[in-house]
Amino acid sequence: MTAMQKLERVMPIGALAERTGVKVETIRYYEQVGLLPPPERSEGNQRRYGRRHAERLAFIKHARDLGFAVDNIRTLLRLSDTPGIACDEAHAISVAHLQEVRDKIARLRSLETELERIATTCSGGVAACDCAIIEALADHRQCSHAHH
Amino acid sequence: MTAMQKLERVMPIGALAERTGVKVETIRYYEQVGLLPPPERSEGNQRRYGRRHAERLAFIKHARDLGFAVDNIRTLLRLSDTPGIACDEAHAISVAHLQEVRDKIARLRSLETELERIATTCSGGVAACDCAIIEALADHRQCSHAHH
DNA sequence: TCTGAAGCTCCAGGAACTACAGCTTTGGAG
DNA sequence: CTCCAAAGCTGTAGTTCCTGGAGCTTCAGA
Repeated sequence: MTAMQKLERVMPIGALAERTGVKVETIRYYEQVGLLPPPERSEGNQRRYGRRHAERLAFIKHARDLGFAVDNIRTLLRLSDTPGIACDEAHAISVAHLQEVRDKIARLRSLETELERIATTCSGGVAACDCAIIEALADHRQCSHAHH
Repeated sequence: MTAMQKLERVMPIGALAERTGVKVETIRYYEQVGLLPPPERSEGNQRRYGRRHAERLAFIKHARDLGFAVDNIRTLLRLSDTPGIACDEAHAISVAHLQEVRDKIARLRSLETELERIATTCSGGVAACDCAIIEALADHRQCSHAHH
């Protein structure tokens, strides 16, 4: 049993990268900016990661995939380290981020409309148009003013 | 008439900024990266812009507002300088960009779903949850796998 | 023991600005 | 005409989140 616990397999950075889908350089970057704690080193100064590091990195990756900013992830990690009181703040961060995402979607949708209009004005045919797309860009008055 | 043409009013960078809604620093940046041609200078070496510059900058701003990359704008500007053959390439750029925007919307929508789920799991109440949000981030298996 | 892959540090770049420091020019008021 | 604050100038560094390279060292398997 004591031996078992000692057996917690340890891995170099490349293995961690492969396992989590985070690039080697990015892992080192996360360490540098304080998202991932510095791991033990081998005699030859190479990083050696254990299961706790893998879990933490998975958390980070998941949050990044969801679009959380690194700074917010730092906070979420701190919260996850201090169980109990975490909830409120984590909830606030998530809700704020959800709102950001929704705003971004709204903005992109209005761009989509505008681009659709511009891109289809001139179907990319021959010289005739001269060129509706470029004219649309040159003259904002043609817009439906969806974008600022 | 000759006098009239000479009267084309000329303005310093601040006026151009105000008129177009592009910040002073950004205008200088656009010059530096070759989007906006270097204007005449006053005796004291200050930039003096005319109507052509204002128009070109409006074009750039409009395209940026629509999310076109600076590199594509460079191309669009070149096309707008060589009338006639412009259409095909401009159309291609617009269509590609429209596709990018649509992809981005799709990705954000799947994030929105996931975040909604995560953010509402724990309503931010008291300590009871311990904390659903953080657990959701720690454990990807809870996801509906909409995101990679 | 040897060798090639993987690891190390440090630094530059990229996209599109933004901001500062430390100076000079401008243009209107007095 | 003189003053002075506001606006302009150049050059550099910072922002966010990585990514890639140079030039070196270590590791692990044959």
